[in-house]
Amino acid sequence: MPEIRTRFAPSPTGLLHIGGVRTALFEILFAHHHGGKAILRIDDTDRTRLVPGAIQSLIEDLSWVGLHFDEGPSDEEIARADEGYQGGFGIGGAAAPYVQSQRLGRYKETAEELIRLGVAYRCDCTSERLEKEREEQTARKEMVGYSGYCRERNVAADVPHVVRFKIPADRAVVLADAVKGEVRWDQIILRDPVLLKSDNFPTYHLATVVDDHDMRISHVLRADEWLSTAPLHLLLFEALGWEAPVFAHLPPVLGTDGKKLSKRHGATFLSSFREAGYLPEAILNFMALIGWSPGEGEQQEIFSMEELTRRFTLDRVNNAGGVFSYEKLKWMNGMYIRALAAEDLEGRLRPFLAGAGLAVDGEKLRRIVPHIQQRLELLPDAIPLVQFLFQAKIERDMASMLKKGMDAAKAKEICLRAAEAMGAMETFDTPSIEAALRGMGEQLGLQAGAVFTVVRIAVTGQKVTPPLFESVYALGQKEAVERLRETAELLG
RNA sequence: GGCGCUAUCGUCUAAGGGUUAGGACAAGGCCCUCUCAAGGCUUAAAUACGGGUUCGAAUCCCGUUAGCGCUACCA
Repeated sequence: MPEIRTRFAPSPTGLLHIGGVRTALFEILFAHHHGGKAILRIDDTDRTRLVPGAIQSLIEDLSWVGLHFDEGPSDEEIARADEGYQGGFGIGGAAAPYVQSQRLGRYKETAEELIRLGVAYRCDCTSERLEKEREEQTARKEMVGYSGYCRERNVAADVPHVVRFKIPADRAVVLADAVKGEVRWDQIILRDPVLLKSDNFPTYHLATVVDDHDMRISHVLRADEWLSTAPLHLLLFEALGWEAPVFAHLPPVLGTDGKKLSKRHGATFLSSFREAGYLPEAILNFMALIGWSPGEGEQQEIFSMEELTRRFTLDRVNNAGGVFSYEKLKWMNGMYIRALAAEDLEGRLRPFLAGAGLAVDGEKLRRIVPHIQQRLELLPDAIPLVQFLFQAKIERDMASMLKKGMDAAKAKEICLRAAEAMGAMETFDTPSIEAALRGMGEQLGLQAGAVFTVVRIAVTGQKVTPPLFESVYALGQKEAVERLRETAELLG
């Protein structure tokens, strides 16, 4: 059996979209499930939309999220295509180059071949002429598209021109799509599409067919939106005498309004999810479940990449589009955060804490992390929970302290006594703190909860915090006593 | 307009002719509890509509409706 080879071919026109992440994920899962290879190809054929630095950010994002390809552009190729490239993400492979702007010769010669075969022709129609044609067609309520004016004109090779494919009339095309099943077109409605642009760059249609053939791609997994142009690609493979790969058109990832997920639905760039404090593992797990499911009554939701790879098959890919739910992603992110080793979580938290301007003390952080772990959905959720540890001065929510029958005099007494008890401790640890605080409640004839609330706000400033005894312990004996005394003074 | 794709709780989905239509997120309730969480238990919530085929349809077929995609020298 020939090797299973898939490819992900993003355009460097901006940041990596979360929908692209899903496509790339499926490419990798499918290839690796079958012991094959996933290839990364850079589709930079649109010179007008090219964004400098986009390749760099694309592969950086891919790498961050944990999507690793078996073949792809080398450092040299990327550097040639993207001036700002810093290096370090090159992959390489036998089918190099993997950057389409570096494969121009192949597209050009294939276009010539197509002309020789009589299925393509040169066209020198100006954009004005095309524009006028379109206007007239619209006015006559006809189908809009190129009339085929240059089909028989034998436009010379030495004038500026494009190369167009001659769409055959009355040709039925059948696609055996691995996801959609058999899709049939009784006639192809496309109107002589451009294959090679006047700047000598190919359009997607030509480039993808040439490269998928050259790179021996066995399965093309791509977004649903390509389904309409699949007949063109099939015809191209046929005309060239090449065997077409298996196509699998993936259901779209939608926003809440049922339209393709875009900016107005919220964050859509992978980098925004990274900045918002999502974990790569959670993102991958979640994206796998939009448009794919393990089936067979499976009730598990959390899957590692290994499990996904083992279980992923195309026949479990759904036909219908799926709405991207930020809520569920958040829940899943929380699940992943809770499953992290404490040291791991510490490391992931640091950039966010530093970003919030907190001067993090490693020891304090180490003490508190296990206690905030089940309180986080997103990494930055930690900031309000731990900030009291790293601030020299805290603001106290006195209004919340003096609620429910608690008055200033009583609160002051609690603070004084607590300060005394804390200060007197020989071993300052969580059980001792708890014992002291609980004992105090009894002595004063107060509910433990009432005492805790006063101490909580006195020590942390906030009414919502990690568990009290652990928080006091994490802060340290000296600072805890100081903060209790400070509060007592504040209370008159 | 044309061509194509799609249709199960609000959302992601399971059920591949026979199930009380299952699970998860979100929502509500209860338990646990030092705040907030986490966790456990629990409630509500769906086969778009109409025809067939069949002893029997969420499931197969046809139609309707609705949504989406494509219809560029963009991908």
